[in-house]
Amino acid sequence: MTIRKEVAPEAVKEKERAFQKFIQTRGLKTTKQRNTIVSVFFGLKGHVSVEELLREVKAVNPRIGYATVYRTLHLLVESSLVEERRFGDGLARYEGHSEVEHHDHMICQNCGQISEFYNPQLEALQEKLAAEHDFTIHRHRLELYGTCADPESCNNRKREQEGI
Amino acid sequence: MTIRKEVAPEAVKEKERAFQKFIQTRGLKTTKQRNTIVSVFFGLKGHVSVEELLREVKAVNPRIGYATVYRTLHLLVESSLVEERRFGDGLARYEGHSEVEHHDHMICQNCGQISEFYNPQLEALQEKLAAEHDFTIHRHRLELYGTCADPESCNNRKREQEGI
DNA sequence: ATTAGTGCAAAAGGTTTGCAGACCA
DNA sequence: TGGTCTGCAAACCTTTTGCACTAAT
Repeated sequence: MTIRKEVAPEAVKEKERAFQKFIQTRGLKTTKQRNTIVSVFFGLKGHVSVEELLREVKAVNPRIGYATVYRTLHLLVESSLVEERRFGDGLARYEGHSEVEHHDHMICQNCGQISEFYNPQLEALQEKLAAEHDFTIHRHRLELYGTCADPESCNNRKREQEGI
Repeated sequence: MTIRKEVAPEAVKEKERAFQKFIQTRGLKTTKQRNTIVSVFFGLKGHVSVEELLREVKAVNPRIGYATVYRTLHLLVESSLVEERRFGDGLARYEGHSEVEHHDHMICQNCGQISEFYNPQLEALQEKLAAEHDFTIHRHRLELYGTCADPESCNNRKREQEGI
């Protein structure tokens, strides 16, 4: 069932308010479904797939369907409250901005764990390289694929995943 | 029509031979279709989408269809002669190994140009960061999205693209 | 002769869209 | 009330697959 509500309620409330603001600015309407989806989304941690989100949303209101979840996610992305990511499994994942504004990802190909990291040197080096190629960076994406160095905890996570 | 045959014929021949070898090692069969697809593919430069490849292949033999192109591309990937990449537009692109073994990409969001670069410092830094996170890198992917610094040539390319 | 490969069309999997009815401003 | 939003199902797009037929070993 993988319910992972580990996010502080105040943080969720703040995101909800920000989304509300966006909705108003755009002249859109507040609806129960959007509220549900947004609050469930921000209550989840990490890199949420549409399927995961829908499952959790349906736990609150089973009548909400794919279409509304997709549509609301697009709004969240447009509002810049959420980023869409694709890690090569052909499936979009959505990530509410975390404490750290920008970050990169390490993806374990054994247990599936996704960790985030940020390194200023790395960013600086990229800027330098871009400049050398007469290029202006708007955004970038760095993903390291590999395996956790500690096989034990990694395999534990893997088993846990498979046991879902 | 974007026919971009700029690859030296000897280089293409070499790739064809390498693929032939792979086919034999695997106990697979040589076919006209595979030969056509492989030789057309390696004659194209850059990051080729399936659609582009199919178009060029059909120019040689119109009876070859999607399925065979996809199947042959999978073989090429398995043979390590080709890498599959996805740049977030939901479309797979295939890249024959160029001179430089590993490299990263800069993608211009205006003209669509994809340039490649490689920097050892960047690679080293990634290893260092991975080590700090108890992580072993198998492969990585770095993509810089932005715009060409020279607007003129960039816009020229853009117009060219749209004129297809 | 055997076994693998091809071409077609149908299926799959993720995502988007058209439309009638429901709901918010 | 009027226009937006929802839910459903159908459409879409890229990729894969089943199957009868063709071709390579």
